[in-house]
Amino acid sequence: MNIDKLNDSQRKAVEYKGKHLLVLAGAGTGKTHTIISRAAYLIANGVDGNRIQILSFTRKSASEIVERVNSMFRDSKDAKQLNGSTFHAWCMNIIKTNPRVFKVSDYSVIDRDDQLSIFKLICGRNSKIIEETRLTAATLLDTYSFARNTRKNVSDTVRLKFLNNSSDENANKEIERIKPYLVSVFTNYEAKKRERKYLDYDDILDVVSAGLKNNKEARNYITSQYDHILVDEMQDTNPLQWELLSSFQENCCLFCVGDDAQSIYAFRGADFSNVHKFGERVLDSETFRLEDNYRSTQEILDLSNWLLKQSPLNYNKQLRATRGTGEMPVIMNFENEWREAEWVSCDILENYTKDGLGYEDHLVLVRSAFAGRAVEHFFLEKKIPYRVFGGVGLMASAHIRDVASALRIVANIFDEIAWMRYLTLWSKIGDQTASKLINELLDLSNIDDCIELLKTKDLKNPDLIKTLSAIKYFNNNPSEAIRVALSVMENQLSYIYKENWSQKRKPDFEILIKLAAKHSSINEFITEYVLDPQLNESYLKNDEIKEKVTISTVHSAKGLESKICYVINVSVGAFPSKRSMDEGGDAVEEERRVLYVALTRAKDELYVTRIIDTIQDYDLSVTNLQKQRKELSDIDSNEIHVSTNIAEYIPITYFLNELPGELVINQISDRTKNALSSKIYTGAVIAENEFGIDLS
DNA sequence: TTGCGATCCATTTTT
DNA sequence: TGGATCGCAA
Repeated sequence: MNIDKLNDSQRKAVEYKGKHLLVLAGAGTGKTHTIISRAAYLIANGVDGNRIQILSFTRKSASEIVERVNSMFRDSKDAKQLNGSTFHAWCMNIIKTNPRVFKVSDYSVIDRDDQLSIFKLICGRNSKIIEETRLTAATLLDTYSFARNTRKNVSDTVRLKFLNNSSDENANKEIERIKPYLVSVFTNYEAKKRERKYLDYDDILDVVSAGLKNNKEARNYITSQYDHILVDEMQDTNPLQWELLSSFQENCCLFCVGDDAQSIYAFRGADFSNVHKFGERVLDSETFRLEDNYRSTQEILDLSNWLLKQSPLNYNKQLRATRGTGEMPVIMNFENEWREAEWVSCDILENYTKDGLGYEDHLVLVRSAFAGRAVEHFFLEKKIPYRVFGGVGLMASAHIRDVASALRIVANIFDEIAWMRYLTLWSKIGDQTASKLINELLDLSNIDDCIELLKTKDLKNPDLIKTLSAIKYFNNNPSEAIRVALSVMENQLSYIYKENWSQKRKPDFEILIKLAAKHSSINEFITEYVLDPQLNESYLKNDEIKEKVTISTVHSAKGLESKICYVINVSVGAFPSKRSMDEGGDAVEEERRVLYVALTRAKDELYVTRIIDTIQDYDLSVTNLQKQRKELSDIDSNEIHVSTNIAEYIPITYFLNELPGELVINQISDRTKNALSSKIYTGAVIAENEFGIDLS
């Protein structure tokens, strides 16, 4: 193995001989390289590949790590056995391989959409209370999941999420008021899950974690199957994941890599005290730091460092560029998102034709998946090839879920959500009819009985039954099952999606069929795609065309890097978002880290674009302060979330306020100048005597 | 009860 | 922009 490419601190970590290690690695300091080298080092020193488990946040990064380790050992079988997966996929695997410990191996995994359907069903019955508390099913679901991931009880969760963590009398009263409702919804939800044999994402971790914690024998048996657990993106782990990991402390060496400044998943319970408290919580552990940045030029890091330094939190981070200096980061100002997107696409095209850069050297980062649409529009128009990371994946699209629902029924006939979706898909069957049918169906014990029952009903469309019985024969060949289901359902689907069935939707199934071919049972395939709806499509499309610009949400961009990077819509009200300002300090700080992650993706050139309302906003220092005062008074007048600790954070209403001019080049085009100045009429005013009825 | 059309609505981030 | 929800006709 070649570890010459490691610097001293990296090498120290890679060759660590003690038990547990935390590596605090700033952006671009070779975090992934270190974890890959660690795995390779262990294997080269005789550790069995299958006794090493790499855990990461997305499957994309997990499989990339495994691949790169493999490529270092062309002919070693040890490396081939290396395990790499997400926490969820790993736990699912533990559940499946130890059915006698966990007793849930025949359950169906449900994703957020399915959870939401159940919550809606439960809330539907007492929607009046929803009006009083203004809690939607989606909010309730998020609250539930947050509580489970953070291991908090309902009261504390409500206090934290809705009451700014205040414990005064008003807050306590409010908790007393809404808690019974939450408790009843959550109880219903958990009962429903048990009844229908569902596991949601949180269950997967919880079941394993609780099993290991409470059953010493099982813990010993399972944890002794591994020698080393390598955790990537440690700052994104939540208390539940920590609980799970801590069960492995005794028998395994933990090697955790993370960066607190890149923690951007607090909204789903990530807690960077998993990083901060590592030393005190884990006996027999050490902490190393990596601070040399290999990715970016110093100018890009100066801007990133500056951003972090404005925070009231002390990240104690100052990245140093080993590459030296380069181009200054540029701030581009535009009058609206279309001009902004147009400029990005023109700039990329120019680089491509003039400077000989490839499309793949460009990365466009957006705050929300939604925000990329203007850019996509111009890419299509200018025929710039691109791929999108983040947001709603293929697997979440309606037509795929339709066909998947048929497969899910055959895999688990108690899957009420799947029945509901599948039955109502057909004409003349709505919620009412479907509910009645489902009531009867759920009493049956196998798919054949279900089909028989459906045959006795006077259903308008025989394809409904045909599809199910066709799939049944391909239980062990998911790919064929999809093909056959599609052919029977196509009439109905093309009717439902008449506008874009054959051009847009139908081709998606080719991908699905290809994906399914890797699996040997329907159930296995379903579980797989529920656990990872994103990656699969991306790696299939990946090798189709390498020459592509990447559009990504910042959250999906961890680990990505690019020569040229556009961070778009870094505007007032977007960074931080209004929403996070309402929520308070922690949310605002998380937004800051989101921007930090975005800025540190750039290797050579960084363009921060933003939309401004008036020509004055173009100025970096002065007018934004005025703007900030205005925002501040707006917040005060809303006064929904008045609390003491929010006050000290309020002055941070726009991250680029008071950005020192020497850190960036601030640019505006004449076109934008004109567009903005024409917004405000500064000419002569019509006098009163110039209009009115002619009295003569 | 279903299905269509119109209107309104809001719009983070993801395993 | 399109997604979800509401109201009305068949």
